[in-house]
Amino acid sequence: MKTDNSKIKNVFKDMSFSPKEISIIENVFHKVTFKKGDLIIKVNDSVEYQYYTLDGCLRSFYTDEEGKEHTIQFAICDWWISDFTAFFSDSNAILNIETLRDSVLYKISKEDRELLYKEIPKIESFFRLKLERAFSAFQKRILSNISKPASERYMQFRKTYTNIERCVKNYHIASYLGITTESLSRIRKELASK
Amino acid sequence: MKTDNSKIKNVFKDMSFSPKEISIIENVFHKVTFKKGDLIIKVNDSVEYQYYTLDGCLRSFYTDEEGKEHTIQFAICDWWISDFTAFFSDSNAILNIETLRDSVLYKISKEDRELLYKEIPKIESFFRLKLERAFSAFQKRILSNISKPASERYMQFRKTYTNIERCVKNYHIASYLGITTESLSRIRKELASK
DNA sequence: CGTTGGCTTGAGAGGGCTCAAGGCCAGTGG
DNA sequence: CCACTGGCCTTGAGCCCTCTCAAGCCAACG
Repeated sequence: MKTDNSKIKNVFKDMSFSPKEISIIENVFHKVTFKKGDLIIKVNDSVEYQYYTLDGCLRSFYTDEEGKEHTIQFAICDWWISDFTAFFSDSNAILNIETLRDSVLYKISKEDRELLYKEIPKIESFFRLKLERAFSAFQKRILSNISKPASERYMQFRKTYTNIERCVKNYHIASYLGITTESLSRIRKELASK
Repeated sequence: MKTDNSKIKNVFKDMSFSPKEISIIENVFHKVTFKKGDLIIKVNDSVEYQYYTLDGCLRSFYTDEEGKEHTIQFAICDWWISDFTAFFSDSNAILNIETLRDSVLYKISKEDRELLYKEIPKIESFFRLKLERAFSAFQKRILSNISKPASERYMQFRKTYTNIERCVKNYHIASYLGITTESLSRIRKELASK
């Protein structure tokens, strides 16, 4: 069974592959589609896959003891998403991942990723680079969480993630920045008045 | 020129190597010692190395526009430290790294790490695993930054990093948690009264 | 045209900040 | 052996940012 993988080359867009390699890749990436509002990973699920976003918008979030949601990550076109902590450590999901609009994803399983590493070693470097960048991005976020007021974090978010801002609700952004929707609303009002 | 690498096996402590592999490893790890208070990486340096802590205590920190320091990471025995953002992306350091006590480290250069990957492939998996764990730890820290009050973050820090707490000053911990020394002091008082 | 979801606004409370002062060592030199 | 010093931690007072809780607004939609 073969899914339509016509856009599979987007996943590794700066890399070139032999026909044989492409067929290997096509065999491990599977296209999946979701409706807006679907939970593609739920807390406590085992996490078999990581997902590449071909189209749509998603978020991963943590729900705390009081039922409040805290957004870890957004994903739009060309971003990867999963509960990576669970995915990496073979433990159960601590995050939920929901689609914020109808979305088309490629999924690849942990085992198939290892297989890819063996068959096409440069793909291991590719994923390592992705991880290194994600690590740096997280560090930057920690830094701004502990050193900058909410208004600056919001401005930085707008600048850095303009495309994402267009797809998501303000309360999603608030839960990403670690503030309430009310506070975000007041910050926006303040910024607009300048 | 050969440094004393008698404890090199600690670095990869659950792995086993052939004599030939050990000699490869010994050739790329170099022991370096620092006095308390030394800056082993300074802002704007090019970052050639990552460091394995054999003994001692270090911290990496960011200094903001107002001159305030924000601790990103501590390192004691068996931890790795560097300005990884700079190290990974071949850019200049945005962090300082200082020794909080006399310290003995192994350093390995970026090039030598690549070389190791080629010669001993399982070491690439080893470093990938380290990076995955560090990524998860950062995610956890982001989560607690945006969802928990300082007192809880402090308690969590004490529980998780008991060994580190013993080596560092309270104002280092405060700068790691993202609060002032005064606030930390009050939190400690509060906790002690229970 | 009422309901619902998302955003805004207001009032009051609280956690953490700033600034300023004081206390407690450990180390050092007379 | 003691006074002094500097580094570190604590305490206090006042303020500000963000939170909570509550209400109101508006556009979309069945």
